[in-house]
Amino acid sequence: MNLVYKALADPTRRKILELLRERDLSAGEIASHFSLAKPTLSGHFSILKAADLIQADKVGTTIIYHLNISVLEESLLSLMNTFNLPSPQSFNSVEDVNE
Amino acid sequence: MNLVYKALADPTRRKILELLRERDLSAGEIASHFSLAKPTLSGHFSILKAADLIQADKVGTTIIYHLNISVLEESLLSLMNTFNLPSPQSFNSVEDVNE
DNA sequence: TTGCTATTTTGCTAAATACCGAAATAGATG
DNA sequence: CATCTATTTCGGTATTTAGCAAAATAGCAA
Repeated sequence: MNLVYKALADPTRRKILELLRERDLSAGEIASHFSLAKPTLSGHFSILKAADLIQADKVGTTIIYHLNISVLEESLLSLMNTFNLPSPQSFNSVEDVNE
Repeated sequence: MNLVYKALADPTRRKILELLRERDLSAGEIASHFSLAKPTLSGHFSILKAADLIQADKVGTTIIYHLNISVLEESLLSLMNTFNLPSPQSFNSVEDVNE
């Protein structure tokens, strides 16, 4: 989990995830949204991959990145649970709350 | 918001927040849960304070730290919204979903 | 094969981070 | 006042991080 939280701590990486939430994008398409060198972005991709937040698929000479939305969702819910904060899960069983 | 996400990226700081979720604690009480030097913990407190995640109240010679649970909650919900992930807010108006 | 395009890997800096011990601060107490 | 306790601030080091340009890789196409 720590890799995920570390990955989310950087604004550039959060922006990358936001872009990928809309649709899959190639490394170059993602890079075009930033004024950072491509190797720099490539480094961010590695970090996001290591955290399992994104997935890479090579199509010919381009690499298409895809957001692992479930990993992101589970990580954030797990963090909410850590702090006993209300999350969709909290609504699972009203009975538990009342007894 | 970035200060919050940066603050949450460190495991020691997340642990501090978890401890404070149970009850308010003095700097020394918190320190007793870690094998880190007090100046190191004090540095973590500053970072959490700068992110407005905790609050410090001086009582005599001791400092009592208190978790700002609402700030933590709003930050995490805001992150979930950023990625269009389901959160309690999503349930606010079923009408919006249906029209 | 040669060359073109997309991307990563390498090698390098500068800045940020986490840590520590020693010194400083501040409130309470004899 | 002198001292004790709780905590922070200071000064320093080691590690990690984010950035870049240049070189390497890999697939495609002429």
